[in-house]
Amino acid sequence: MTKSPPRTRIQVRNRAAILEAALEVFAARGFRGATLDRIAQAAGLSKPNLLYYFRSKEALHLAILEDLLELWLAPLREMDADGEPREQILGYVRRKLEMSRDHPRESRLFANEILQGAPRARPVLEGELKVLVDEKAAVIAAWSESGRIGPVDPYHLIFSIWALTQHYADFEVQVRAIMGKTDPYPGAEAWLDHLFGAALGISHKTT
Amino acid sequence: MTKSPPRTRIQVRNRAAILEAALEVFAARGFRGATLDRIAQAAGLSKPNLLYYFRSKEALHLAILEDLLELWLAPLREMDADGEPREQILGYVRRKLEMSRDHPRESRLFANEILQGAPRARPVLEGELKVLVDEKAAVIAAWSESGRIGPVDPYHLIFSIWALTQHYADFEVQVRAIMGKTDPYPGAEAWLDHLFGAALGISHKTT
DNA sequence: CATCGATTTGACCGCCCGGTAAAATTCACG
DNA sequence: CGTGAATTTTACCGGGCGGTCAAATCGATG
Repeated sequence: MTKSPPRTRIQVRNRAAILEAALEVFAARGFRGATLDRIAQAAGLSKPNLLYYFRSKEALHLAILEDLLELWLAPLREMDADGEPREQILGYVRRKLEMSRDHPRESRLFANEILQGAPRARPVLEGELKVLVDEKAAVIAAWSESGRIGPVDPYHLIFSIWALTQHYADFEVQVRAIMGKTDPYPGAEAWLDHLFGAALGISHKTT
Repeated sequence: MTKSPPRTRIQVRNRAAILEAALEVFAARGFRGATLDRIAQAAGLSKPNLLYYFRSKEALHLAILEDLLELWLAPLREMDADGEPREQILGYVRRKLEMSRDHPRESRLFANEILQGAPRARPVLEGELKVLVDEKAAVIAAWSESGRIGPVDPYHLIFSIWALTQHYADFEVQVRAIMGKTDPYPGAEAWLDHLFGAALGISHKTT
């Protein structure tokens, strides 16, 4: 699974530059819309030079997916079964929203991949992602059954968090078209806090 | 704005077949990923024949966007300022979820377009969509200020509804990867009802 | 500074794509 | 059933794409 580590410092530098450039281009244009020429140019290399580091467009895309997976799953991973339930869930919401704000390209890369039917990421979805979600859903279900939070459907709760937070990254142009230049994230954070707080049966500020 | 109506019945039939095929292909592969050959084949025509009806790929895509716009906005349009606020908002949620269930291709078509930065749809977003959203946000804000629903941010409320309902269509493969063969929609409807009901300050069933 | 592997380049290939042109065919109508 | 317009087909073009290859260049090591 783990790659044989690139030895030379040139390899380290160029691989990093390529992955960064590929993230930019794949996120903005999707797999089919991205071209190796464009990625190579963004990385400051020629196309054959890029192919010296990654054997094909597909291999490059797979490398990115693997490279980003842990970053992507981290916010959910951090949810602690031994923590205070409401705090843990709202903390997850907050971290995931920060992920959209600070890593919108990564969000759009995954969004593109999944929208197209996840032709390359499906194994990851059905494997690592499903395992993690099943585990955390069980945690949430236990919290719910013990009455520490209200009755919730853990899977749909998790989908909700994904949908809401990623929306601000994936559909940013639409949000901006409607909100103008206003930064949506402060309002989004307050709203998501309110929304999930209420849904979990919280006692929150009422006007 | 309105098209000069295609006169002959052949035109009517073929234009419809092309739009249907193009919806299928654009939704599944995005604008760049779609090819005229594939669309033509799905419509049962040759590529030059398709180009006899639509002057270019771009023109075809624009025609679809225009064709689908009213369908797409209808659920929000139906929200009635004179209705009972909670009922109106939850009704909107329900209609929008039904839209995802019954028209997932349309949802993915728009998702693709917006993800890529809405190069063709931006005028619509900043025009017709923004006007409609501003109008309905004002209605919701009035409801909120009059105390008929709890304090909400109308824009983020609307974004939430879009994000949550469209998620089930746009990221269907991911939902299925995690939920397996279970139909997600019944659970989604119950959950969204609970979620928004709670956020609006509803008195709902508690176990 | 010589050597040999690592890296980079330029030239190229076959394929597919969006689009065009013009001939061929089909269709509606008198 | 003939005729002119509407429709469809065949052949094609220029460009861009992913990918290959062999030659050139670079760079670490002794």
